[in-house]
Amino acid sequence: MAAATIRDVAREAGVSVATVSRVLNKSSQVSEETSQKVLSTIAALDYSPSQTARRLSIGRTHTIGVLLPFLTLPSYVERLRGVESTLAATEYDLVLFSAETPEKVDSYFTQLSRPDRTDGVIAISLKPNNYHASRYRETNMPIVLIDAKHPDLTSIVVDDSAGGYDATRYLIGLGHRKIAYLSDHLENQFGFVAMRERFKGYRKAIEQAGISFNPEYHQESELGGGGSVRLAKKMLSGIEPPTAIFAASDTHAAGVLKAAQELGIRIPEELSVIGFDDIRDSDYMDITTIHQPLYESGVLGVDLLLTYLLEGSLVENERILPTKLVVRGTTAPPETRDS
Amino acid sequence: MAAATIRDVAREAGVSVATVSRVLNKSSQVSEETSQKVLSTIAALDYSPSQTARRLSIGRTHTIGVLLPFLTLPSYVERLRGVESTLAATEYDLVLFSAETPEKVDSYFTQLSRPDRTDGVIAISLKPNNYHASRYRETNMPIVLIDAKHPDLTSIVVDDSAGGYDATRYLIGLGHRKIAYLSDHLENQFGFVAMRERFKGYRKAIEQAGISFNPEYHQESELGGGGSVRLAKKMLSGIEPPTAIFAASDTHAAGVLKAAQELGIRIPEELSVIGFDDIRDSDYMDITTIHQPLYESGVLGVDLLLTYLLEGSLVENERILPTKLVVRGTTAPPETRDS
DNA sequence: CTATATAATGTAACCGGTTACATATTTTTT
DNA sequence: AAAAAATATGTAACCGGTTACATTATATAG
Repeated sequence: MAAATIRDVAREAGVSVATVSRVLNKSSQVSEETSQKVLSTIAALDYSPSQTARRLSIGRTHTIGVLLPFLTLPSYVERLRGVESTLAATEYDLVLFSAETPEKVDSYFTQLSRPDRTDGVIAISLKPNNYHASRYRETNMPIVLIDAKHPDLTSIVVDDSAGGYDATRYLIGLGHRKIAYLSDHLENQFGFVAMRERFKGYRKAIEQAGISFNPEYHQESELGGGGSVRLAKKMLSGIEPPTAIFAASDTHAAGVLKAAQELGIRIPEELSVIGFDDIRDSDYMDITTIHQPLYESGVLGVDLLLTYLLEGSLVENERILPTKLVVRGTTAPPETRDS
Repeated sequence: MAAATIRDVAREAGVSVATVSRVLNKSSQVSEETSQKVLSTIAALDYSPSQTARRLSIGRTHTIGVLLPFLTLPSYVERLRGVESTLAATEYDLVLFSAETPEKVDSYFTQLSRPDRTDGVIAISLKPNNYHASRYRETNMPIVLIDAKHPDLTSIVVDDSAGGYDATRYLIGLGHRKIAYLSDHLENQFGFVAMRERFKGYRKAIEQAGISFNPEYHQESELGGGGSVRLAKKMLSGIEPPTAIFAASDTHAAGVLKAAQELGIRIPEELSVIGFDDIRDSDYMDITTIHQPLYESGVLGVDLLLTYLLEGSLVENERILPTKLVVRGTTAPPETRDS
C-alpha cells in the first residue's frame, strides 16, 4: 500500500490537516485529547511525514553539504568524523560530495552555492577561489572552511607554520643539526598549502639556529604514503644522511619508519622521526608528532555553521586552532660518533 | 534577491511553465527556437530548479542513504569510497548515516526503511535484524548490504572463512606449525561476523594439517589497532611463542609488526605475519595479506541498487566476492633451530 | 482541398506538507 | 450576564516543480 499522507491521518482521526500538522510540530495549542487521538492514528497508520514536502513548504532543505577531497587521507576522514557526529545530533542531513579532481572541486563549489540543495556547506581541506567566495556572498549561502582559508569566508585553520617551527625546534633542541623535511609536493593542483606552511616553519627554525638550508634535505613525494618510503630510502642512503627527519604528515612518517626498518636503521637511536597531525595510528605506532585537533575542527565547523543558521550572523571570520608537540618513541638526541 | 523560480523564467521568456520544464528535462518536442530562448533566459536569471520541489513532484528523493559504523576502520572508508565514487556519477545524492552504537544502528535501519528520506539504502558492515528486513520488504524500500548478510535481502560478502583458511594454509605450507590467530572480540554488540568466520577458516586449516588448536594462540583485543600491540607482545613473550601470526585485519597486523619491532624480533625471519583486507597502507607497509575487494564491493553495491531502482526487480540475492592471497614481505618459512 | 496525423505549446491539477487567517468554543474580566 | 480575551480547530493558499490533457499550428494523406 502507498504510504499514508497527512490527509489520510486527518480523515482517519476526524480532524483537519492543520491540526495534524500542529501535533507533528508540537506547535501552539492543541488540546490534549485531540493530540492523543492524532498521535494514535499516526501510529495506527504507521505514518511518517514526507521530508520532501516539508522542506518545500518550510523553504529549507535541512541538509548540509560536506565537500572534501577524495577520502584517501586519514586526516580528512578524522575531520569528517567530527562533522558527522556533530550533525547527527541535529535535524540536518549530511550530504557528501567528494572531489577527486580540481574540476570537480570547482563544479561542487559552484553547485553548492545555490540554495536548492543545501542550507549550508562545510568544505574540508579545499580552497574556494574568489569567484566561488563572491558567489557564496551573493546567494547568501553560509559556508565554513576547515583546513583552508579565504579572506571573505569563515575559516578554521591551524597555524601550520608554527607547528612546523615547533617540530623543527624540538629536533634542534635534542641536538640535531642535519634535519630533513619530507612532504608532498608543495605546489599542487588542489591548492593545499598546509605542507608549504610547515616547510616555512621548518626553514625559519633551522635558520634561526644558524643551520643553512640544504636542498638535499628537502624532498617531495607524491601524495599518500607509498612514495615516502622510496624517498626516505634515497635520502638515508646519501653521502651525508640526516639524523632527523621531519615528515609533513604522520602517513609520511610511517613511510620513513618503514624505510628505516628496511635499511636496518634503528629508531630513534640512529634516526629521529617526527610527524604531523597525530592521526589515530600515530598513537600505537608510537610516532612523535605535532598534534592538531582534527576531529575537533569538524565539530567546531558545524557549530559555527549551525550558529549562523540559527542567528543569521557570523560570529567570527578566522579561527586558529592550536597545535601541540606530542613526544613519543621515534625521537631522541643524535648518537655521537664516538659513543 | 530571492532565487528565480520556474515561473519567473516562464514570464521572462514569454512561454508557459510547462515549456520551461520541458526544456529543463530535455523531454519531448520543443522547437529549437523556443528552447534557445528559454535557455538564455535561464542563464540570464541564473536560475536553477529547486531540487526539493522537483522531488516532491516526481515522487522520488534522488537520495541514497548510506549507513555504516563509525568511520574508524580503513576498510569501512575504502568501501565508502567505492560507494561515493559510483554514486557521484549519477543524479543521486549520498546522505551519510554513521552509527556509533547498536541503538543508533537500530534507529537508522528503521528510519531509512521509510520512503520519505531516501530512494534506497546501502548498509556497510551492519547487520539488520529480522524486524528490519521485514520492514524493508513491506515498505518496498530497496536495500543492499555490503559486508553483511541477511537471507531476505541482497547481500554482498566475501567468503571470510575461505580467506582465513587460505591465509592459514599458506603459513602451514611455508612450514609453520605454531600459528596464532589475533583478532577483535569475536562476539560483539554490532554482530560483526567476519572475524569469526576467518577464525573458522583458521581452525579448519590447522586441524586438517593435524595441528591441534592451542587456546594460547588465540587472542582477542578491543577493536582498532591499539590493543593488538599489547596482545601481540604478550603472545610473543610467552613460553612457546608462535612462529607465525594470522592477524584478522591489516590494522591488527600492523600492531603485530610494531610489537615485534619493540621486542627486537626480526620480520619475517623470526616471525611471519599475515593480515586480512589489503587496505591501502598494507602495500607500502609490505604486509602479506588476504586481499578482499573493498572498493569494488562499494561499486557493486551501488550498481545493484541502481539496477533495482531502474528495473524494479532485484537480480540476485547474494553475491560472494573472491579473496586472494597477496604475498609481500612479512612472511617466510620458519627459521630452523639449528640454522 | 479537406481530413487526419503530428508537432509545439498552454492550462491547471497535483505532489504533501505548513501556516495566515477565519471561525467556533471556552474562559476570564468587569 | 455581556464583553473581551484566550484557546482550539478548520479552510484554503502556498512552496516550486511535473505532467495529463486540451488546444492550436503545421505537415501529410487521400
